[in-house]
Amino acid sequence: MSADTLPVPRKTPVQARSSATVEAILEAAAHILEAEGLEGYTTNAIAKRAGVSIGSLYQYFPNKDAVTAALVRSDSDSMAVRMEEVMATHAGRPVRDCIDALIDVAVCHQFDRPLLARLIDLEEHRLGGSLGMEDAKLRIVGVVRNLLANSDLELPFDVETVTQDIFAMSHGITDSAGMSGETDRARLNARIRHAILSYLGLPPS
Amino acid sequence: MSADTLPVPRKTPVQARSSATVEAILEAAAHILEAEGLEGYTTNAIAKRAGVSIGSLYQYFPNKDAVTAALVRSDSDSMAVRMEEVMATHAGRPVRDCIDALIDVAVCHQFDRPLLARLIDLEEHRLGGSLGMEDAKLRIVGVVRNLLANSDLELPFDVETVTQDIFAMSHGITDSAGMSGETDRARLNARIRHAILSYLGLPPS
DNA sequence: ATTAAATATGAGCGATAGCTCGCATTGAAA
DNA sequence: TTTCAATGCGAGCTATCGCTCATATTTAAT
Repeated sequence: MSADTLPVPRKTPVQARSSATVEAILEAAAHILEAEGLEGYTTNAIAKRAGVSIGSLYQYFPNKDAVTAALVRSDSDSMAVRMEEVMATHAGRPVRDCIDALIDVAVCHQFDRPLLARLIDLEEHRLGGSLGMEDAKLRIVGVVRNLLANSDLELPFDVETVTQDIFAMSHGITDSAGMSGETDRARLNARIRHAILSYLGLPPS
Repeated sequence: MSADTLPVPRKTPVQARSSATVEAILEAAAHILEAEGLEGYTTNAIAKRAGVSIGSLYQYFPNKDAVTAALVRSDSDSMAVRMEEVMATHAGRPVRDCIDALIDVAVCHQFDRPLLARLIDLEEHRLGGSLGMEDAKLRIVGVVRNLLANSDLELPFDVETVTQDIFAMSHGITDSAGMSGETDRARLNARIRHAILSYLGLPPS
């Protein structure tokens, strides 16, 4: 009932050490993807970096794509969690404040590891809809949609489109900046903020 | 004096048929990258699709990266040419008109082949500065920078940053739209137009 | 027609990737 | 302590990829 690429372990860990193994594998996968790119992203390298044998890796993941899928899922989940936290913290405050906070989360998430974010995104698309990570994505989009819908903004397009574009712009600018070696995060924040607030027709504070 | 990854053919074609071979190889490379992704992007596959033997491929390209580099270069060049043409055509007209025309070029270039554009971009970064395509990129950026500098707009940041962000936003939105199956190009155009004009502080027409 | 350079060919080599499988070790229940 | 499932191990199999090279064919100049 579940596709091979689903991040469902071949064996579900029941003891503590095996959970640690799975954690180590995902951590290693992220590190290698970031440090070596797709070129060095091999299952053997992942296992080595994780301090685990390849055999162990394949006891919990049916194939390489499953590792990647689990990585993507983990990444999306943490993003969703942080965004929901932020929205809970900022409940009742002005829209602009909420947007600022969300931008912080997004920038924080991508800026420190631009290559990782970029490659995760690529792999995410390559694996297509065969992932079980629609959850997280829907939660993330839902946060923004809620924020926009509950505001009295006059959106230039429908809520779905605006949400999508906001993420796309933010993504594009962050990628571009990260790739060209930008080191000033506050400045990057300002640029994204300007892009989004302008798009929404909000007067710059 | 030239790196291995330079799109400089190992042998420069002197007869007509060899030029055709090189053309066919680049065409095939683009097609495979688009249709199969990085997974199916192998030199053997490229040669097969081009109706050419691998031996022939390696007579004109020292290695696989050189093929990719040539592809990237060709892509950037055509983009630069079209943008310069557009600017020549629209000389003296209002800034907004020029921007509209440039957006058309960019969208046209990416929208029909989003996956190809995306992967070309990725490979471009992977190959880093070892490419001889700074030419084209500088020309493209130069067009926009000129347009902005010669206008009386009050830019939110310096010209370089604004130029970079405009491309990044356009890129991001197009990617996002293309990946989520958007088919309405006019609509995509409107979205990008809105994003850019807002960013520049130009009142929507 | 002759000849030499240009071009084309594709079997196959070396390297490496994903992945398997038989066996060793560890942990917890009895 | 015994026992067996859970977990860990890593040499090595198979497939494929980038690429070479000895050879064949085509073109253009004489």
